[in-house]
Amino acid sequence: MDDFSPDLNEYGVLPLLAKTRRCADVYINKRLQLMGVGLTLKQIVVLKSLALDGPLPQSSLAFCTDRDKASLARFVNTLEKKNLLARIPSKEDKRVNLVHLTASGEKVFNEALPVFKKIILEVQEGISQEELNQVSITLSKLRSNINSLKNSCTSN
Amino acid sequence: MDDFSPDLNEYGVLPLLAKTRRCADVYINKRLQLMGVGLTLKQIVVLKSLALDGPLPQSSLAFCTDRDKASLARFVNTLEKKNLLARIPSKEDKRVNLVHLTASGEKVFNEALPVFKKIILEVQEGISQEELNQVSITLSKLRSNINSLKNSCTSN
DNA sequence: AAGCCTTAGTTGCAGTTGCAACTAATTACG
DNA sequence: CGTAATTAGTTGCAACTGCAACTAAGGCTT
Repeated sequence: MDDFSPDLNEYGVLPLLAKTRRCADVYINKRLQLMGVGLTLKQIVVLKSLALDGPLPQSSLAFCTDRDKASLARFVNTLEKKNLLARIPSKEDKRVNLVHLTASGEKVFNEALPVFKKIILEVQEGISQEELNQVSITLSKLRSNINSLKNSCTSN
Repeated sequence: MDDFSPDLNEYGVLPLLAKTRRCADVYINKRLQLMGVGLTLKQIVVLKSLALDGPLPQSSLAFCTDRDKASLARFVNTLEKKNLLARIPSKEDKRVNLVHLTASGEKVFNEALPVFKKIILEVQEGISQEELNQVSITLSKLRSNINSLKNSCTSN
């Protein structure tokens, strides 16, 4: 059974993108669970942002993961219930919640990290750094195109 | 506001993949709706498969879109309610439903197609065919890696 | 032919998503 | 100043997703 013609010229890369992402997402989450990591791919990505860039407002997290603010708020809820992160009301701006890693969150993240990296290496086996960089560049262009188009729509 | 470091070496392309896909998905669906096309990106992709490769069993559709069979069944339900496609029980194998486009489905799809292609061109503006092909190749490698890993897991 | 294993599809379920509508706080402008 | 517009976050809602459990049908081994 094969792929039913990628047909890049006509339909673009988006179908393949969706397919690959779904495939990778399901596999990696299953694998993480199997290895005893109590985090999903998405959770790891967000925890990473928080670990690297300190406490961040929810709006920043929503922006940098391209996710609806409502969705992100609920995402934070579930990790908050697990005591992996917490909201601190900002003193400069009373509307803002600064999201930060708890001690427990940091611990869980640091334990998850090597396992996660190992899985990523497996999955990207045989794909050169060059290729990965190229994909990264092209996808960024795509995103940047879409964001310009979005803005030009709303401003009309 | 920027991107919080892509960090390809450590975390792989998957986070960017997810982000880009979500971004593209939302934008394109919004745009399709705005242009009066009564179909979403995913729906167009499935209708395309059916238009090109004739009636297909649900299992094939699930496989070629890397989607759970349950999810696909319900997906077919909604398009069936809209009279865009229909299930015909296969005569060779009584378990199988062959999914095929209805006349109305074909019509809607053919009307949607030029609009969709136009949107794709906009979104991929400034990205060379070369680059798109490269992305396609790399993502296919990824998927193929994952599928091998999946199989080697279940066989253990 | 009988029993076991696999495969196609459906249904219940819990979790996640985006959108719209809302509140509260902040900023811009007259 | 004070009113209008913007921004951060929450909640209700409908839609979608994958998983597990199930039924029905087909294939395989003996």
